[in-house]
Amino acid sequence: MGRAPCCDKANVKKGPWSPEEDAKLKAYIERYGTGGNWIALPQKIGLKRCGKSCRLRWLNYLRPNIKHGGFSEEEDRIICSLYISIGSRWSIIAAQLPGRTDNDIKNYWNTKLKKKLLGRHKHYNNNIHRSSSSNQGPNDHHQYSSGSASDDNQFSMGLSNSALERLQLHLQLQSDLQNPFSFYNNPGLWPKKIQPLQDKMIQSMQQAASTGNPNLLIMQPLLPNPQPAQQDYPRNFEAKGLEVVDNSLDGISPSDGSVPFGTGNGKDGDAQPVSSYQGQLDEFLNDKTSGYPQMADQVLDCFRDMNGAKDSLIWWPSDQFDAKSASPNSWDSTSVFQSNGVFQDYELCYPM
DNA sequence: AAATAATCCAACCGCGAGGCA
DNA sequence: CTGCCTCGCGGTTGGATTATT
Repeated sequence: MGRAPCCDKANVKKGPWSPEEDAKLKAYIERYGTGGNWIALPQKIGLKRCGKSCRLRWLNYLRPNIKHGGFSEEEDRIICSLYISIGSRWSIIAAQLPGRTDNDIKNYWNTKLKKKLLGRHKHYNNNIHRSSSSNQGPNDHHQYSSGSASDDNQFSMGLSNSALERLQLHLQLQSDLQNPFSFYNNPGLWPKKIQPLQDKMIQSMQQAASTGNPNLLIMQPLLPNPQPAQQDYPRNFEAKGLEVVDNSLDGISPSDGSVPFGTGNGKDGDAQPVSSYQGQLDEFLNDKTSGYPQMADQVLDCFRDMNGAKDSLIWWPSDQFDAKSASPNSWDSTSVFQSNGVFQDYELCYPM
């Protein structure tokens, strides 16, 4: 027994929107707003469309100040950084890029940015790229599904493809860290949100040192050479009292079907020690059949650094990162990563 | 020039969360 | 508390377009 459909599928039009439909929807919403009910909207307007379809069309195309294509280098950097930090939380990433929609960013990532980035480490990622593309067209699917099953299996040892991609990108960033102009080495590019946390970080380190309580320590999981607290890199840190937490790899899913990071009881907001994932990581990294010894070695180095901190490591879901409130789709005041690289309050100023 | 493959991207789908009666 | 309903999100699809052979 499935869920009840949101609309009468037989009587709704699907597929591309016509200019007339666009005009109707745009005119109505600009004049009356959505009325807080997308499902009822198409009937009011006289559109034979599903409410969800109307919502999507408005959010992705008709809404004012929407930008399409022409992603800048700065936007590329932000998307990459956030993807590595929080994974495929496209709505959160979109919230940092004014005028961009989650769908646009998702498509851009899947079709261009990912390839551009991973292409820099081609010898590591050929198979990952194939097996992980969530945006395969029909042709892509048919081509890769027939002959690459064993290749795919090499990467299905408990780590999701998304997580593997992010690990790869971490490797990339390690080399970027050597670059004095990189995002990670330039505090001026970091979110303003991070900066007020620095004091708390320092406090927590001091307190951890004075009390000997490792739970108060700030962890530095993936940097090969941990930076001083003030040079911390721009992940989504959140201060909970004196705890400073990170969600850097919360997209890694256990192979046994248990709950991934940050979703201990199915609800985001839980914090889980990373140590429960060490087994599968070891299994993956030690597997000699993977055919990717170089990658394994480098990844292992990363996680050796993590091991030292794992007992004091708390993973925090990115929802704590203003996920809901920052959604551009809510048309609320949001925090936006401006082109100068600093979080700023952002108001769409659109009357609804 | 035609056929085929690869890529792009708008739109759809299903699920989880949250509000409300 | 429960169930219904809507919203918002991320994953996926498939037609259109572009590139390659």
